[in-house]
Amino acid sequence: MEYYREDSAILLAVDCIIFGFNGESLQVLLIKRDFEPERNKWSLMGGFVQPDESPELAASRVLKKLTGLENVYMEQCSVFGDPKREPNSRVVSICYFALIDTQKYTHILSEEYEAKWFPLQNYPTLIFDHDQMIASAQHRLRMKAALYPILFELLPEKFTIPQIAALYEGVYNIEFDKRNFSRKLLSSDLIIKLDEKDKENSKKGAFYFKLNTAIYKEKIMSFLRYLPSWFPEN
Amino acid sequence: MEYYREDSAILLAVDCIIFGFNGESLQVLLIKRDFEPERNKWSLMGGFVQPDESPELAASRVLKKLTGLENVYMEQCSVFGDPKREPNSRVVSICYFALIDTQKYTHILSEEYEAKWFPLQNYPTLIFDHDQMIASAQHRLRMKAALYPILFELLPEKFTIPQIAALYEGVYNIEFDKRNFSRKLLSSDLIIKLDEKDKENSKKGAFYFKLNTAIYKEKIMSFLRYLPSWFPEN
DNA sequence: ATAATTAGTGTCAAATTAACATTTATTTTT
DNA sequence: AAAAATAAATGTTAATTTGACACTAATTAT
Repeated sequence: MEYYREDSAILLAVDCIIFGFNGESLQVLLIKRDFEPERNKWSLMGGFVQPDESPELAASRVLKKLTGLENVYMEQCSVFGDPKREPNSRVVSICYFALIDTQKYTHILSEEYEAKWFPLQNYPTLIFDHDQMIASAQHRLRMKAALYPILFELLPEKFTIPQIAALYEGVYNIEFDKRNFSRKLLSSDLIIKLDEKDKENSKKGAFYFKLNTAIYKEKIMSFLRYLPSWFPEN
Repeated sequence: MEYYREDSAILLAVDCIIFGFNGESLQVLLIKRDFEPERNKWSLMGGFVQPDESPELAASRVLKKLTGLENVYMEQCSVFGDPKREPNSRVVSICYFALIDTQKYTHILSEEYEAKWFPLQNYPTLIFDHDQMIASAQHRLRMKAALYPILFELLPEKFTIPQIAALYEGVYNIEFDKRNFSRKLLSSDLIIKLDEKDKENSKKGAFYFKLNTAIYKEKIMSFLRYLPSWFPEN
């Protein structure tokens, strides 16, 4: 096979950027490596793509191994493949970001690893190019969340409007007028009001809402400035 | 090195989805393969990532080999890695989309390949999963172009407003009111009017414009429905 | 000179946004 | 038990943007 001549082997890995939201700030789940190289330093959770599995499957496997969770929102983001990115071998890593509802994350299975949530604003120095991976995933998350309502993946089934507001503020690192935010959100029909109230976080209590999944599906939330705002039609 | 045990080799490739705009419709550049497997079928231009090069470099190299162009707008998009995506070996391919100004593409170097532009609406069946690659790149292009003014990369230095309008219409496959489009575009300060007119395409002639590169840089063009429209500040 | 063609500007009502004020439900304090 | 404190939720309004439509302008072909 002429075609495949002289092409040398490259190891292929996946790394997972696991985002969570604790009600205050956006968090990222990191592990302390218990193996060489770079033992005892913080890093993303990763693993090698096996001969019989797709990169997506590898990423899900890695995520499950760490968190015990399946059917999590995951999305491929950038590939890091600089020949010198790892000192001892040529590893090309495909990054995935996962959005998880931290209430479902119980840290049972991960006794095996030393895993810890860190705020995205302030996490330790990571091995190799993992910092860049997080930065790139964060950029991707912002971009995607500007067009699609994926941030709801970070919230539990029932959530309050102040919670969503705090989440958006955390992701984009800005503050905005909660009154206008609330009005926009409600007018989208994306969320459905429940009778129950969350009394944990305030005296008055905030009504719980749930997602309107019919509208949620692939709904684009923002529109190109140069496109009419009716695009795309739902 | 315990760490890297039992991880088997996977071939790593890149494939380029090369977009161009001919003034009417969005086009994609395909080649007729002159090698096995799948000789004489249409496909994307691709190549293997070499031991000493990054995937980005591989993609640029492949693009240059086909088009002779360098310093082209290129962006990583999705990775295709299904174990069975190629019949004879395990190849994981990283896709890149390139936006090229077709006026710069002269097809000199590519005598070596049989390359041809096809409209994105109607191109031949491609080998392997290359159709999916194009679909995915198109989706990515739409998403990115909804937030950033990257479509200007497809136009020559000087362009007219009717050209930009046709381009946006081609990318999103819709028609819209040219008067409102023009008003929005002009109010953005993204383009600067020149004295010269393009007389090729109409009797009256349309004024040429050039990009305002200062404003172009990373300008976000659309805003999250749930974010105030002043975000992000430039 | 006139028609044809497409570029470019103009109008205006309706919808949306940004900025700001008030009311409501509940708990804590006095 | 009344008052203060807290945070949620709803309300107000002027300014801006949008969408839909009409018109004028520049040029070429007839």
